[in-house]
Amino acid sequence: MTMLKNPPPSSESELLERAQGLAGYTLGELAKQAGQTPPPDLRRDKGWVGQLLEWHLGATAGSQPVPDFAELGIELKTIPISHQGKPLETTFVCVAPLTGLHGVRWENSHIRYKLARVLWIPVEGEREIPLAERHVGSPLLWSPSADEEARLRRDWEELMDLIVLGKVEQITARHGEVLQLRPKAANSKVLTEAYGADGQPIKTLPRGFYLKTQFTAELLARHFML
DNA sequence: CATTGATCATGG
DNA sequence: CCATGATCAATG
Repeated sequence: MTMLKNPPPSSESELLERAQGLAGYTLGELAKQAGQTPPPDLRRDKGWVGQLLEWHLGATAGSQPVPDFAELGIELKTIPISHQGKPLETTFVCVAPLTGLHGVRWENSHIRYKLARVLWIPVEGEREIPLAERHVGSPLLWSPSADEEARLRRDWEELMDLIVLGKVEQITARHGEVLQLRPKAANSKVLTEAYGADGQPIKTLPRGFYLKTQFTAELLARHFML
């Protein structure tokens, strides 16, 4: 990408207005504006859509462990949706800590921080639609409601309890009502350290927290209702 | 057809 | 390896 990136928005309202300005455009149009060529599909470019919208919105790019809009404390998430407006995929939130868990509580958890304020941007995601022809939808600036946070917290605490007890390898994606713990790695050979059943260090797959589609569907639906 | 385990690219 | 951005694709 040789063109200059857009400047970061200086306020929440500016970010939201800029995001609303992207609604209705196709990814092909937005790619052209960014001086990019859309890949034929996302098989080898899974993060392409997210990075394209980051460029348009002036996100603080890079792989830093900070929100996309650090000054505003806002995280950007693109979400692939069906014709009916329902999410087609779970949403990755962050890597799950598997060691050094002393003193880690929901209140000071990385995941709570990441989900405190999220700019959701729905994008048509069905594979029948060529990537360049997929439309960007209306953005939603979201913070968890009291009920949503309570559900997230319950799942997080259940999962973290299992991790602390050395049962990480017994956790499946079925645990949790709204939050899942699943592998998050380049491949199944990547290993990281975790607690074993006897408190002994073991090597296991890195895991990430993901929001289930039913949960994100509710967020979007709540938005459509308003 | 939703779910779940596996995987792809990039930068530090 | 870990963080960022996620989707793929086999399976129940």
